[in-house]
Amino acid sequence: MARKTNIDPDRGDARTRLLDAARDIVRSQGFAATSVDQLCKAAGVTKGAFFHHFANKEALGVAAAQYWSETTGALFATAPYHDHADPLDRVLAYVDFRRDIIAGDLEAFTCLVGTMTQEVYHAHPAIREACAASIFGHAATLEPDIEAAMKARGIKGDWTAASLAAHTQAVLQGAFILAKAADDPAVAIDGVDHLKRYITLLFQASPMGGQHD
Amino acid sequence: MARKTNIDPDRGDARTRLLDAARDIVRSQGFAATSVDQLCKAAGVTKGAFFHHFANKEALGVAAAQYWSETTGALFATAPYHDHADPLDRVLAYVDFRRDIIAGDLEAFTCLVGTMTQEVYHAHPAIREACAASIFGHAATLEPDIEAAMKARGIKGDWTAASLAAHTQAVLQGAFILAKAADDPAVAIDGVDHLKRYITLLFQASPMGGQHD
DNA sequence: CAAAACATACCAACCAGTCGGTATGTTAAA
DNA sequence: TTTAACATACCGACTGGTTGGTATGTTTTG
Repeated sequence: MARKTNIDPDRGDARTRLLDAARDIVRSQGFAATSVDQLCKAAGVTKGAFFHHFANKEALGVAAAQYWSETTGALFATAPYHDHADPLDRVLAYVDFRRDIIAGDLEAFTCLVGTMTQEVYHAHPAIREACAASIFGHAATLEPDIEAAMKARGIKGDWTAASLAAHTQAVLQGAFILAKAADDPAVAIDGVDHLKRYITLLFQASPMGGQHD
Repeated sequence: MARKTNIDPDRGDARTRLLDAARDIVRSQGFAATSVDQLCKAAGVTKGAFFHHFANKEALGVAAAQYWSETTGALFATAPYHDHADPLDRVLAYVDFRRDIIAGDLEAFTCLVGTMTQEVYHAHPAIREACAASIFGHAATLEPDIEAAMKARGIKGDWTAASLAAHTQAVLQGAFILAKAADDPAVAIDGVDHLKRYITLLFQASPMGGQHD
């Protein structure tokens, strides 16, 4: 199992290398604009290997989303923002952590599953579902801390921990889009700063605060 | 000028119909996955007409972004949210207006230029620039009201009117992505509600409020 | 040796873009 | 006012290259 390629050994097995290539190329070009040949070339693998591991291009998209979930999941699980005593501090430290990641090329810090969802949500429901699982699964890891922070401060706004957790991801995704449009990572950092300010204000407000309408 | 097509008359000239088709199809399939033939078929136009009006597919993308700017610009310019005496009310009414638009199919209310940017920012800088002009141009229409609201309430946070205006667009774009992932417009509405809450809190806070770090 | 993991060769469909031609004005000189 | 010259708008067959996918052969591993 996990045999190495003739073309380009010493870089792991074909499947992993194809998924790595997909992560990088799809992030900068999108899913539809990325051809199977291009992926094979980048991974140093032939088409035979590609269709041995993936039934079709859509299946690679699904696998890439899952691979993204696993790798980023591991990154966030071991990140230092969990090491705060206060739950609100953990949430704010998460936002800071996301802020610190934003640097260098856009392809390096933007979100694969956000990019793919936007593009293929209609044509490839299977990929859409895998992306949704990745996004909302990651958001769910924030929920306990948000919930605990609400309880600790007696916050009872017209919003839920799940909704705020999802919103953090929405702000990040939107910040990435604007950064791509402006071709400037600083725009993304601006968005994260607004997010941190929002969370801070939410938990500064009176226990019943943050309501409107 | 503006001659009608043989294939499908009584629907305006070929150029406009191609741009209408691009708006609808690209929103649901993305730019790369949309073929010229598909656009021609949907517009009731032949390839000859397509390449008469657009030098290449990229040029259509640029024109589609500009067309989007013009049509949505007219929509927002005549929208009723401008009819409030207080500038902050105008800003909040804008957010309400954006909220009300979210209904029905995702392809009907999501943003063409946000979708395109995400996909082609690297491969087609010309389209990226046209999308950026659309997004930040629209954001700029909010700036005077935000600025006036800040002045009226003596708000001096560590953020600018331009940055908050941009952030409104980031939240909307991100909300659209999550709605696509979840295949549920309600997710987008949640995001807009958080945005309104944020703006409300920003202007409720003490004059020097909303600072952190 | 059996089966998984690759490589090679190939195909039909589709792709963006081209090109020669037609239909319908518009302009302006005779 | 006729008409020649020119411009714009559009048509549709065609092309060279690319696409996702397949069929089959070879190599490695357990």
